Amino acid sequence: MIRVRLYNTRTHQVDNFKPLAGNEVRMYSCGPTVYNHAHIGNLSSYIYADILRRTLKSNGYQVNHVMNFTDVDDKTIRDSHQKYPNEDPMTALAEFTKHYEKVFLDEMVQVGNNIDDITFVKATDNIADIQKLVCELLNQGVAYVADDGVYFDISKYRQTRVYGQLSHIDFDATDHQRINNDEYDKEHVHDFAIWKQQKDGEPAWDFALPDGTKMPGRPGWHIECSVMSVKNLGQPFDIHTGGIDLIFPHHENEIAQSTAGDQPELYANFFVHNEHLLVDGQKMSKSAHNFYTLPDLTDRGYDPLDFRMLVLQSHYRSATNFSWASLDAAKNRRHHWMAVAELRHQVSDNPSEEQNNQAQDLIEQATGAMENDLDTPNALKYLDQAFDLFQPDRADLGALSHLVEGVDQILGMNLIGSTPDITPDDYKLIDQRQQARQNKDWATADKLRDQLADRGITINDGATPIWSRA
RNA sequence: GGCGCCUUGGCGGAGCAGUUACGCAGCGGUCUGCAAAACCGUUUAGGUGGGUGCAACUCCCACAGGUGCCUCCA
Repeated sequence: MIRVRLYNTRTHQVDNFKPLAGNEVRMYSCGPTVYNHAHIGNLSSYIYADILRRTLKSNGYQVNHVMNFTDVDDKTIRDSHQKYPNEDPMTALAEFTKHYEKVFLDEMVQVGNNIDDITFVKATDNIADIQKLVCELLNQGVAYVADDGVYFDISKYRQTRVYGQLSHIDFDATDHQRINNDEYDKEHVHDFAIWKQQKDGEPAWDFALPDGTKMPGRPGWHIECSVMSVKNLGQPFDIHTGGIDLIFPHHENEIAQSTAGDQPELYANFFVHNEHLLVDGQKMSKSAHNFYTLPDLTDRGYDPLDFRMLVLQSHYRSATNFSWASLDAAKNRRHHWMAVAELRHQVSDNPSEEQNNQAQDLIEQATGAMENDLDTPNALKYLDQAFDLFQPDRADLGALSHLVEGVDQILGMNLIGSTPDITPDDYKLIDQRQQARQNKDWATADKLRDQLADRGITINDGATPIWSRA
């Protein structure tokens, strides 16, 4: 049953997906560095990872999804010291990152990602295993000790393996001028730190090199992911996800670390990378100060799920420009879906085999679109059509419920959660307003309409009034 | 300098060599005490120049513009 097709950065084409072993899909996503709010570009990456997992699950696979927190690096150290200048560095780091882990998980939930289906792991919980791999790489001669740390030796690695498989980097043609090498004590420009020796005031873990030399310090960035993915998923595993910017050097380096020496040749079978969310046509980045966070959006009255809709409106492999106008479009589309979903609380059932079949058909087409390299724009099209089937006077409520559940399952739009029934009190106001209207007491009717609006409820007058939150 | 990607209507955004994408906005209408919503209908496309096809938005080439990675980065 091979139905899922995915663009694989390893092969540079859309491939049929099949788990390496049995029915289980082992998937690793590069998670956030927890030193601040994620920006909405970061979040979009995790939304795509979430719908990939949903698609695999709805296709009948069991998915073991692991995501890491990078909770020790230059920025977390710098900012934790700033926040807790009087704490010892290790305590400051732990306190500081704990806070932003919580912020991150909270925002993940807000944008509709199912964190219960993800196993989260932290770099600082895996120091011993990281040190073990550092030692193995040293013992096998593909790493070397320098004054400020341990480095991976790419030229050694290249004697037996290919470096740069994903990015198809022409190693020898790369312009070395661009890289200022003075700062580090590495032998070749592409070599990268796998262990960084402690500097003054930095948190550090004890570490003895294979020859017994003490080198307290902390792990390099790339090696965390190598260790945490393989430790939790085995090697090779099925899918590695991340933003397109991680292809080089992060993922190339992960591959190198995990396939060096006598390790297996294959690290991860599929690499799935998402394109960036842009602002004014340019990459959103913290250094360029052109990013938005989720609170920036909610402060303006948008629901985090409006943002999810915006993300889903474009394919994960095309760069999307973020703008308030397109967020409005996404919001309106979502509100339309909500208004239809809300019919299930307030109209009488009109069983219809035809409607049932049509809805089922469209749900299957949407699922099919998702299985075709996560074609969310087309999936949304089919779901739009499905919602258009239902009108107040002709709604098969079973079919409608099925659709609403399907949307939540496939896209994680949390339609059920965001469209509960209104309260008996609300209904009473609606009845009173109907009464007033029948008496042509427009002043009272309008006042009641305002009261309902204050509760976030809009009344659509027709033969029978239909309420909605849109 | 090296390796890539993109260019569709007012905005966002797909597929496809010949038949309506879709959403949002706009416009017209139905409904309505009014408003909104909902519903029905509808206008605006495919960077430029070549080429191959009976036929190109869709394939090929060139050019222009934009943009990403090559350094931490989703």
